[in-house]
Amino acid sequence: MSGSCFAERLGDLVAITPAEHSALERLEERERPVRRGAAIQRENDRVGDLFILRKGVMMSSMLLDDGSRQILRFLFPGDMIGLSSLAYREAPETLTALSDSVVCPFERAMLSEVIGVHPRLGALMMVYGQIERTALTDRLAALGRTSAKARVAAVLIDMRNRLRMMDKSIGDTFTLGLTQEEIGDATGLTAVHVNRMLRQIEEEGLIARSNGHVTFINERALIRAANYVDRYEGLDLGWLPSAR
Amino acid sequence: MSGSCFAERLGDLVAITPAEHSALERLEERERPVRRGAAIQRENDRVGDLFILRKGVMMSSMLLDDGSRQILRFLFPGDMIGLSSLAYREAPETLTALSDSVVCPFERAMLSEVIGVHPRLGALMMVYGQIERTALTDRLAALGRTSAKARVAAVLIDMRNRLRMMDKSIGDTFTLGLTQEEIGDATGLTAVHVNRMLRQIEEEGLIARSNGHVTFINERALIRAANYVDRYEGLDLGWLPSAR
DNA sequence: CGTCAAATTGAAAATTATCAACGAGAGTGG
DNA sequence: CCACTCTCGTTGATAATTTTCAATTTGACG
Repeated sequence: MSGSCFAERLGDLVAITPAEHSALERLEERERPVRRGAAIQRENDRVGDLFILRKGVMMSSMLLDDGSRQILRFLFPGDMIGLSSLAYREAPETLTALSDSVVCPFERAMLSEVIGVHPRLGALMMVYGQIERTALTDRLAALGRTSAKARVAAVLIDMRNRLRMMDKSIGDTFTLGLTQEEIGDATGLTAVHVNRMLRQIEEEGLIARSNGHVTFINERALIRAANYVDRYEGLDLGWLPSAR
Repeated sequence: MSGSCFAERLGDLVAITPAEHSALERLEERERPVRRGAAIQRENDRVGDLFILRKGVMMSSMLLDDGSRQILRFLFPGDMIGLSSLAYREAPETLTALSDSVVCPFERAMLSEVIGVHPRLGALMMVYGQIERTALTDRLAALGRTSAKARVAAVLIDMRNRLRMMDKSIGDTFTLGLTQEEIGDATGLTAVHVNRMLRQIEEEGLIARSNGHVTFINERALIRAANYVDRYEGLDLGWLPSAR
């Protein structure tokens, strides 16, 4: 074993030196499989390791006390997850596998070791944190100010784009891998209404569906309907100190 | 001038060495007043400096293309703001003063300098970032899964708690400093509905209102109505390397 | 074939938005 | 000091969106 998912992710942002790369590899020395449906961290449990997701799709969610669930974020290979362990004694969020997955657990102290030796990686992780933050604020604005249809469309686009990042062969057709209830928990809607919105989006000719697969028929219109902003253009990391 | 708002904030989390403290002070060497209503960063404008808010209350918001606005976060003294400049060429969010304020602008490169000399501060800023992130996810869950009344109540509680952090003399009565339209933009509601929810919360005996002041009459019930979770208990930074 | 989760549909109810109007208070210029 | 204007808060009536409830239907799988 030699690669580092997380280093690859950061490497998409800026050039990584071999020394930095091998420091990041230390975060992925251990591997742990997670079966579909299983949780590696549960809300209110004492926090433990952080993780790097190596394989599969997972989600981060919170339960409200009326029993409803809010999905905060879908997680893909190369994501560093469970970072809330850095600040809290008990986890504020649950981390669950949506498909059979593999995570690499590592201790919190390992992170400060890495930053201690390679401060530039600390700065880079702050950048990574801001990208994550902006994804959250986009979702916040979507929940607060866009229609049910737009929110459902946004989930479709976001899922396709992120799946494509890990598998370049994905084009306009992909496997969503979410139940309508899960889409509802991500968008703040009921499963019933998600169903109606999907149907409406389909009837308008923006997508086609067949047994779990979604095909974008009119991507431009879908993006418009979703109010979608692509944050992956427009990155600028020129201020980072150059690699040494 | 000698203090550092941001160092004070971090100092609430963990002990800061004098050397670290003076490094943080460099981030607050310049001061700039901002009048109520003025913006120090506008969505889609080329990003510039980062800021530390020294005085006043500000907000971070996004505009949607139908003209509606989502307030992402209220900002208080000691907050480091505009961090999205670390990752993007154009700002994803607007930063506006809600009251006459004072900010300390500093360059992005300054941040990597500080982290380079004091890696432990880099780790500490990641912790700070996770606290911010959790505040956002709590709001996300509130928008997605709680009633209008709960969301309005949550704004009241959050505002009171954060105002009290900068002014210990604040008890159950405080000046909200927000219009009902602003509360609506924060909660994803219309100003009209915010008005009705405030009235309802008042009629139920949870709060009292008089010209801009709010008084908590039954805080326990208000917290229950809001689904409020206090994240300031439960912090744990034991994993950080000790100060040297 | 039987079972179970997930998807689908219709009808009714609840929540929230929209529209339209009015009132109170703060500042402004004459 | 007095209109005048403007923003903000308030209220009622109505409309739109979304949820809830209650069945079915479909598809995967043992």
